[in-house]
Amino acid sequence: MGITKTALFTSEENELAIVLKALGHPARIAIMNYLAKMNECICGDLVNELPLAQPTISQHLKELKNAGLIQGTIEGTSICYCINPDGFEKIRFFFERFNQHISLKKSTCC
Amino acid sequence: MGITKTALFTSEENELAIVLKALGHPARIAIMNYLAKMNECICGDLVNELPLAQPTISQHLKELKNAGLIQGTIEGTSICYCINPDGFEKIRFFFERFNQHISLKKSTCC
DNA sequence: CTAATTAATCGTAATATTGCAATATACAAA
DNA sequence: TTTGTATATTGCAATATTACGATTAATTAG
Repeated sequence: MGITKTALFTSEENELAIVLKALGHPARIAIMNYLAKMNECICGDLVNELPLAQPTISQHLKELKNAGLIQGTIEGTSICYCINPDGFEKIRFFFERFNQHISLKKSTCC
Repeated sequence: MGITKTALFTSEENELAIVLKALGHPARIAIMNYLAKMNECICGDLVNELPLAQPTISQHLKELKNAGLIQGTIEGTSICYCINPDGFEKIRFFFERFNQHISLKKSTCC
């Protein structure tokens, strides 16, 4: 198929998956890393930085934005992108749960 | 295309993307949550728990295993799965960076 | 050995993703 | 208005993912 049966899972599971899926691509990881380093940037910066064409980068930015990981503000002809904390808020508890789980019982199972 | 140009990114970006991509599906989130709660389980448990067929769940388990997020140990006819800390170790620094970034400057950009 | 149990693999259909050229849109400057 | 700059959108080809029925492999029970 190729279709994910979102209706069969909880909204929490689905929302979490959307954010993590958005981060599940090296180009989008690179964009997030660049944003963390530079604090803000425009699409053109990333076109110079990454080995991908402008439409491809624009598409990746769109996905990160849809997932709530970045936000864009129009500034004249360009759009200033920066990190949106909302996306990270959604995954914080998820990872805290596992970090706790891992630190509590260091022994692996079975 | 549909092909990700992994050769164009750093191995850190690629490895991170593999782990996060593995988590980018509601069924695999559900599996991880179940494992966090139950500590360990076999494939059959998940077949009873999730609204997906056995081959589908087996496939999702394989992906989580390949990403280093779970590990399986043969126990008679069944396989005992549990959380593998390795996968989480790979993404820890990534999220720490952003949590720091977010807490430092609460103001959004631009 | 045979049957039952458990899980992986194969094959395949439906759908999604990736990447980019071409184009469109929006704004600013001359 | 025209030209340039910056980014988004469209359309498409190549590839990947999702899901599952059918089958296989491996182990255990009788």
